[in-house]
Amino acid sequence: MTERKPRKDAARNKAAVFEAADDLFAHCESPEAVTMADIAAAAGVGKATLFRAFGDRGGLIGALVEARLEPVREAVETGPPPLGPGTAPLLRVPALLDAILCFKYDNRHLALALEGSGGSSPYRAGHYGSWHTTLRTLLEQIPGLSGSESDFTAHALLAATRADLVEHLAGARDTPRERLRAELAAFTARVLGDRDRDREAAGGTS
Amino acid sequence: MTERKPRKDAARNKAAVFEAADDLFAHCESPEAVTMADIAAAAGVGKATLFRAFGDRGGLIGALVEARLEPVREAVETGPPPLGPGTAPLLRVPALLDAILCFKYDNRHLALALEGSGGSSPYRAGHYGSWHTTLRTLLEQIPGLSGSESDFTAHALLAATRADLVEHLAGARDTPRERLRAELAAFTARVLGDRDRDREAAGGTS
DNA sequence: ATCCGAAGCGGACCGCTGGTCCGTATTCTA
DNA sequence: TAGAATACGGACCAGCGGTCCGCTTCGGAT
Repeated sequence: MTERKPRKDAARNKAAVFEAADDLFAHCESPEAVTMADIAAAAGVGKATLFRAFGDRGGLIGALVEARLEPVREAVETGPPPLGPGTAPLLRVPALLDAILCFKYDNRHLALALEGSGGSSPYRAGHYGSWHTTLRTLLEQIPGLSGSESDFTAHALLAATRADLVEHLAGARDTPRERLRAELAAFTARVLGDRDRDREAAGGTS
Repeated sequence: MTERKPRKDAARNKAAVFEAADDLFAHCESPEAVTMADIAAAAGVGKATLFRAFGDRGGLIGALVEARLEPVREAVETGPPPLGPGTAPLLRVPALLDAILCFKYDNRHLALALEGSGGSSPYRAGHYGSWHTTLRTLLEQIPGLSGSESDFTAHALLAATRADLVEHLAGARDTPRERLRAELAAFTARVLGDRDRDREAAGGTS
């Protein structure tokens, strides 16, 4: 219950590790190429400090992602529309997916490192369950989607924002950010059964 | 051009390795828990034989998956409708996705091992590009989907059949095979803009 | 049947990784 | 300022993917 306040140096080291890891993942070729020893050296701490603070490699990456993800989560939980609560599901679902996509695009290195961290599937990572629940709940409020469908639909929509897919499109194939967003938005609209969009797509050739 | 015929023992060993690997991946907890040494021992061969025959771990898993995948590929390339060519895209796309889903469901262990093999993203695996091209080509023939959309749509649809998602639903959450198929089919129908399905889903609550 | 070159074999071996241990240095409390 | 609790760090370990090289086995030619 009584939380011991962490020592100063511990906090400072933790921050240094975060910064060093973020930097290394951002500049190195593959996430696998960044070793724990590298991070420790870059942060100017001993290797054991990493493991004491974060448990294991997955824990470190997870904590890092969680930290960078917090603004997004907050914007979703207590923010203005269309991301925040109180928005019509038909508007909020696309907004949510767009936010996730943008995060994964802007933090590709981290998201990629997380999803590829060891053998544990990304579906057991804490935040995935959270996104899924939020999304499923929203989908259930949309008429025309049966309840049992919304669970799978939420998974499928989230799968369209998988980090390695984003990396494949953005990194290897140079798809611009805005275009990716537009395509995900169009896809989402299709799934949600947006008739206007159908008509527009059938009409314009652009 | 002139292919040297492989020696008998080489062929036999290769087959033994396939069988042993398949078995190990099927019965072990996580794909990462199966080491090359394990496979070699189970097949009754030396470790070097594995690497000589398949290059590296990824090569072995890739070859294994490719072998198991061949019937499916053949059914798609030269088979009867609705999977084979000459089927209306609106019918063939769901059939294709269903076939992929079934394969990944029935060979979860292998598909999981492949997608999680090392750091190389599954998007560089040979067959992914093949599926994607087929799917995109089909989507382009469906009116109401602009050409630029079909590329991303193909990716997104394939993402709904990712091995770890299938494993999450089928393995951890015990979703039955037929139900998964039905859900993917419903999702696909939505993406393809099936109006009948929309109406049905809006009407019935089941 | 025999012989011989070559293709194949296997297990000892290597480099490197994630992860641990324990003597030492630092920080908080009184 | 003294003492105990906490954190540090680099040497250390086990296990992995992958390689090497002396030996075995195959198969075509005689």
